[in-house]
Amino acid sequence: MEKPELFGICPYVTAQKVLTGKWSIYIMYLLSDGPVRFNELQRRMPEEMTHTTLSRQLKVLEREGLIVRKEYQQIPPKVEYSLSEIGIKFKEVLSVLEEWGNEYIQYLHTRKDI
Amino acid sequence: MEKPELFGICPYVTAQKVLTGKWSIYIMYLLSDGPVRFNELQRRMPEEMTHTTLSRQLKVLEREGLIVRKEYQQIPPKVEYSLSEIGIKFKEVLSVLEEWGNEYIQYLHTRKDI
DNA sequence: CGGCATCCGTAAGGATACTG
DNA sequence: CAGTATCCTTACGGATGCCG
Repeated sequence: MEKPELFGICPYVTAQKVLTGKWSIYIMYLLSDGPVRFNELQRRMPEEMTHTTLSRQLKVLEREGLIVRKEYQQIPPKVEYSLSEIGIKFKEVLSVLEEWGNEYIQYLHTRKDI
Repeated sequence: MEKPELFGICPYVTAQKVLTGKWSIYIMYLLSDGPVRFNELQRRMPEEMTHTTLSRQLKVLEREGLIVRKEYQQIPPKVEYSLSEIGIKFKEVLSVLEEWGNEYIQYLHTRKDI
């Protein structure tokens, strides 16, 4: 028999889908201190990436409801991205993730292999 | 100028890489209560998946040091997977992720679109 | 400045079959 | 029971170029 679709039911399955994007976590982190403009965001990303790629990632996060896109009607254009309400709640995850990430980095140093 | 490689330096970049696997979070969750055998793991996965796929995911997590594979030398074979030390620490992340995931699911219900 | 349309290459996941 | 080897397919990210 088929297993039921668990997206929107199981918190782990749901969270996993949101986090699979290659840059989602880092973008959320960059926005956690307040609104950031598009180009500024691109500059702060950990790897060089084309604006096309960043644009797509932002679109996904916006569609998922995690971030908010605010467009100022002016020339030259100005667009700011910030965390939505549910995005702000995600900051708790970021905090714990940061802590664990650092511990994991420590762990990596203790390994002889690889 | 080139940006430096941040894996193993930045906790977010590092954590992101670990979590990109399509099933990593859920596997970690399934193992968080103690060792689980291979087939049992497969049965409990949220979607039908071939053992080939599961096997690969487990291999990745094992190589990353998050889980431990214990093989009992017997016929028929018996293999148990469990969380490593750093994997156990990840349970804190799982806990916060679960909480947020549920809030996100609530949020999804409030949306009219999609 | 902040996009979108398009094309392309790669890596990851899935299906199938064989093994100790 | 718990894999590995192989092939196939798809989705995603990256590169390039055009636009308001």
